[in-house]
Amino acid sequence: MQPNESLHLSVDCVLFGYDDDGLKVLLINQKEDTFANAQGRPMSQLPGDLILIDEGLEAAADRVLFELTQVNGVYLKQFHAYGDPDRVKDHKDRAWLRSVRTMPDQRVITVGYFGLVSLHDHSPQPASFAGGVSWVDINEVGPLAFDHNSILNGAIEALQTQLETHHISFELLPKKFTLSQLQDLYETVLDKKFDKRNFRKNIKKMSHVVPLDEKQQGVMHKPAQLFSFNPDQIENA
Amino acid sequence: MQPNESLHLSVDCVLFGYDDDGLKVLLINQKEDTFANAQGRPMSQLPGDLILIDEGLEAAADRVLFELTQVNGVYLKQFHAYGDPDRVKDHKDRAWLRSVRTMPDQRVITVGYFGLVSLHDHSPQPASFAGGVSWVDINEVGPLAFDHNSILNGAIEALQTQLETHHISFELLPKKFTLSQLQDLYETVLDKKFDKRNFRKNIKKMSHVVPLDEKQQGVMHKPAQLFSFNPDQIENA
DNA sequence: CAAACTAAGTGTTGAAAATACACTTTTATT
DNA sequence: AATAAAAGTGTATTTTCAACACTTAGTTTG
Repeated sequence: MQPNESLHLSVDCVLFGYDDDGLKVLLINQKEDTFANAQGRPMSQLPGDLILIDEGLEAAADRVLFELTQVNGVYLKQFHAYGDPDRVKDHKDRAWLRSVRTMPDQRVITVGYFGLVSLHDHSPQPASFAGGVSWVDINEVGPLAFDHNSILNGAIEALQTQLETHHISFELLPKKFTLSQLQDLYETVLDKKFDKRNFRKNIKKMSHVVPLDEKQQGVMHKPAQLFSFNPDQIENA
Repeated sequence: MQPNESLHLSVDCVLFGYDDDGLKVLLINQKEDTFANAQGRPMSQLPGDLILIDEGLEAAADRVLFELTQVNGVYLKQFHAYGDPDRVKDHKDRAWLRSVRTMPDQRVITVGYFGLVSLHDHSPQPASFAGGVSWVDINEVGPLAFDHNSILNGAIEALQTQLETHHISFELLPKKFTLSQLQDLYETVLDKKFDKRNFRKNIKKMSHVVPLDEKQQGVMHKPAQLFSFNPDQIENA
């Protein structure tokens, strides 16, 4: 029973964003000049960093996401811890680690958090030391640093499960939305089609989806009725 | 972005066991004489310990469970990480920690694993340095050390979800079982009643539950047909 | 201002799944 | 032979799910 000296813990955040164009994930790019004298190439990765010594896990996730992307006030939910001893030891990741960590060879266990936002409500900005921040379509994510591809897959599964069981879609749409937008969201996240009439029947059973006295404007077809979640919090024209 | 020096990581195992008498959880007792010169009192806790520096999380869970209870070969599934900075700082837990840890004041984050066994298939034995090991009825668990009561609750929820979605009951019964035993297991774990005929109809749909050419013996009523899971692996009289 | 375009919106029917419910059978015991 | 105790079994009803096509409201174009 020896102490595990010098073992590190991080959080990684998988932030999903949705707009008419599909489901995106927020990635950061490792800074180019970090690699000036190294043999590595900059890669994309999930926003994540070590936790502070007296900080809770949720607090760390909130802080790290904010520090790296300026995104704030998002509800993040833990979904899995990743602890393969070699998860940060891959050759491709060493150069970058050496540049940003005081102890680049230490083992790092990470706890994954995922969150949901409407793309319109947040404008991520890179941290000063980061190379860039971008929303990447979920189907166009290339190879990521470390084991971040499998973390991302774990997050997608968690998102799908939660959408089906807890109907957490309200984080992913603007305050006022049409039922077609809601259906499109479900179809995108769960990757399957729904029948329009049956879908609407089901939505009508959900008491937290309420119709507004307002219609869509500026579209060249019959304007749709607007809906919102949780009437109390929305100011109703 | 400072390194989180001297932060520790542990695993805690919630092992569920089932017999005719109900659902149990495996707890260990802190050793009495550990408290000889201290002001603490021995408490029960989940089997858990620090992970080794180059050990995977699953491997650590397997090892820790075996070292503390001699229980081996159980499939353990991760369900949640607990990282409150104060989770091991409670007064009641300090005396014990001082006695078993070289660095008793360090923060410890823990990853919870749960598993399932048939009570008949395992005979836990305490480790030399532990005070005892026992199966405790899930409804009679008293106050545990640290935050182990909330870890246990998290595990129960995970168990219920998994039983409903993945039908993992086969870990919890002897190799040959009756449908009444299976129903009782579902009722115990999910804490609700099922109709006998409807329950049996549903079981018949599950291809991994197969009838044996064998009946219950020595009961003073109509003997029940025995069933088993996964025909391939069971030698069929 | 009429015609054409576009997505919104709306009900019914049949199939499948879930629920509710009570008596007969088999063995061990006395 | 009678009794006790849990095993085992079928049907009718309700509820849920799945499939399916036309009309409506507003915008644009000629």
